[in-house]
Formats: sequence, C-alpha cells, structure tokens
Amino acid sequence: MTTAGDDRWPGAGDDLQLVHDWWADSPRAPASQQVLLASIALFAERGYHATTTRDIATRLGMSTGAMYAHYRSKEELLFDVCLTGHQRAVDALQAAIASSDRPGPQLAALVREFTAWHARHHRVARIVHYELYSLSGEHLTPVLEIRRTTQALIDDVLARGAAAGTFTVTDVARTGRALLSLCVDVARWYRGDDDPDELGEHYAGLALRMVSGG
Amino acid sequence: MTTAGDDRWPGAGDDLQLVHDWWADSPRAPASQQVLLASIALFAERGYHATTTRDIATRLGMSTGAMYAHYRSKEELLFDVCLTGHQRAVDALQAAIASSDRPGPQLAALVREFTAWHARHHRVARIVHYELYSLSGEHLTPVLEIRRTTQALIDDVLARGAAAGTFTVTDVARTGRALLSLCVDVARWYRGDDDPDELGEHYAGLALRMVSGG
DNA sequence: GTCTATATGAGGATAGAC
DNA sequence: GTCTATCCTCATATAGAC
Repeated sequence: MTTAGDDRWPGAGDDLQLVHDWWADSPRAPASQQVLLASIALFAERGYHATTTRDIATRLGMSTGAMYAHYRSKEELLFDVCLTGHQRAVDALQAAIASSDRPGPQLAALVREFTAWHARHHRVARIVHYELYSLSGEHLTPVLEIRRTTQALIDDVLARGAAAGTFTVTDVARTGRALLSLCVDVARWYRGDDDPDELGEHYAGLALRMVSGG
Repeated sequence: MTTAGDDRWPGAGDDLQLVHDWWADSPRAPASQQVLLASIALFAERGYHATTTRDIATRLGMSTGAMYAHYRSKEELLFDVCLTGHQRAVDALQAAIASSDRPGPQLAALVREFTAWHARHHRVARIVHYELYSLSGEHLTPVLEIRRTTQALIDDVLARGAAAGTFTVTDVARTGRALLSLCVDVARWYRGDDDPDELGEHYAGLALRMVSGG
C-alpha cells in the first residue's frame, strides 16, 4: 500500500510509475489513480475478463464498494486505460516522424521510438492491443479511430519513401502492416527483459533493410 | 445445425473446415468435434473468459449439460485447441525448414509457410498465442515447451546463416524474436482479408532483406 | 470516500430421467 | 448422449451508515 503523501508505486522505475504521470493532471483524486494503476497491472497480467473487481480492490486493501466512488464500472476503467494508452502511443509515433522530414530517418525514428514505447509501457500496451475488444461499442469507436490513424501514419512514410525512390517497397499495405506488427508484438512477449532503447535501435535497423533494394 | 452424416461446418473453405481435419482421426465422437469447432470460433472471437459454456451450447443448439459428455470442463476444451494448435504450428515450421539444407531458402520457406499458416488458421492461431495463459498450470507446461522449440528452430536457421556468412545478423536473439513477431502478429489482425500464400511470399521477401548486408 | 452488507444475476458444473 | 432442472459459487454493482 502507498501511504498518504506517497504517490509512488511499488517498483518505481517500471512502466507503472511511468504511466502514472499520464494521469497526473487529471481532476481525479490520487486514490482514483491507484485504482487505475492496479487495474493496469491486473488487466495486463490476467486479461480484462479474468480480472475481478475484487482482485483490484484487494490489491489496494480496499473494499469493492469503495472503488465505485472512482469509476462507475469495470468497463469504464478499461476505457480510461485503453483510450489514454492509444493517445500516448500515437503521440510517440507522431513525435518520432516529426523528428525529420526525410522518409529514411523518419522510418528509423518511427520504428525505434514505437518499439521502445511498447517495451517501456508494455503493460498498458498489452491492454491497448489485446483487451480493446472488451470495450462497449460506444467506447470502442474512438479507439478504433486512433488505430486507423496509427497505421496511416506508417503507411504514409512508406509511400513517400517509395515515391522518392528512397525505399524499395513492392506493397505498401503489406509492408506497413509488417512494420506495425514488429513494434506491436513487443507487447506480447516483453517482460522487462531487454533494454527498450537498444531494442528499438535494433528494430530500426531491421526496418530500414526491409525497405532497401534487394 | 449439422445433420447426421454431414460433417461439414457452415462456411466450408474457411479455417474452421481446415482444422476440423486435425481431429478427424481422434477417438472422439463427431459431436465432440462440433463442440470443439464451436469453441474455436467463440474463443477466437471473444476470448476464452468472455465465452460461456452456454454460448458454446447455444451455438450448437445443444444444452450445456450435453457438452459435458464430451469435455470435462471448459478449460479442457481450451487445452485441446491450444495443444493441437501448437503441435500443428511447429509441424508446419519444421516441414518448411526441412525443404532445404541451406539457410537462405530455409529462412524464406520458414517465414513464408509460418506466415501463411497463421493466416490460414487464424482463429486457432489467435487462441494459441493469446489465450494460452488461461490454461491451468499442468496444461500450460507442455504448451510452453513447444513454444520454446518454435523460437529455437528459427534462431537455429539464423545462427547457421550467420556462421556461414550468408546472413548479416548482429543479434540473433533479437532478430529471431522479430521474425517470429512478423508471423505471429498475423493472428491478431488477419480477418480473411488477404491471400495467405501471397502474404507469406511477401513476408519471406521482407525477412530475407532483414538479414541481408546493409 | 470508505466501510459493511446485500441485491441480483451469471457462469461452471452436476444429477437423474429418458 | 441428450434433456431439464438445479446447485453453488462468484462477480458486478448498489444501499446506506459513518
């Protein structure tokens, strides 16, 4: 348990401490953020449906009833994680692309940063990519919209690189999906066992070769 | 509903018809196989925990009680899908590697066939990769063992290609994971919207470039 | 905002007749 | 092997006191 005035999460330095800051400015009470962080840990570890409201409450030494002062339902909790997670992910992607105006460095930066993001925020990333279909229809819509943007951003870099003759790409759609797969699948296997930046660097090299002439 | 003597599944030609044959020689009754196929469709669509035994029974026009003549529990059903799915996946991988004795063609075949396998059997593949941690400890063990084999097979081809000077690989472990990611992530996004063989062919080209000199 | 207590229903699994 | 009926647990969510 955290004590009053102590807003650190056990295991500071890991991804939960990182994502904590995402909600730092939110109007929600600190206790709300603890509920959120506990949910992230559990949803990522067991999955949304396998996590009960009791699991979350127990982890915080709280009653289930108390949780409902912060969130109206378990699904609303998933929505908060999922939407914010998606938004932060595209933010990272866009920042990487904006770091240059040439397709080559853009592709390298994009894969490097997006891969590192998935390693660094692997718990949220797992929820973002594998639990989203547990959202209600209304909550799913804005999330899917962000996902379309994500793929479009990657495809755009590829298409511009191909048009400029920098890249050799026979199929933008398939290559774009493959690049996204590379980054996203990190959320499936990553367990803190590799340095996010080194991993991103290595994947950026792979990506550049994927679009280089045979 | 299927009628007596009719062992086809609605939507023949899709992956459910394909996997049906995996259990053709099993000592189980045809009705057992229908329970299994319905479970595959539902586990893949909604996830294991979101699927109820009533969902499965309803889909077959059967009572929940009747299902228990075929499987002792929902988890046993998951285990059957998951273990057989894993076995068939390595089978495909090993066959691809055995198609040549040179690392270059082996890598191409491996990525081509493993990618195509994931597209062709996307429902089972989704369960194999995303629902396995819902297995009981006892059932999880043999499955994890197969997964280690899978990665080892890929890494071995990479290592031999690197040793022979055919490939330029700075990091076998990271590149091996990236190659597996490429194939596996197909299970996440694929919805029958691309030709499995063409997709595999394209991915094989990407893979070869990933290990080619910069 | 947190507690205890509880309403309400869903879900996995079994019993026993046919 | 299938049905109907049912057991029993557990899960989400709410009510009302402090």
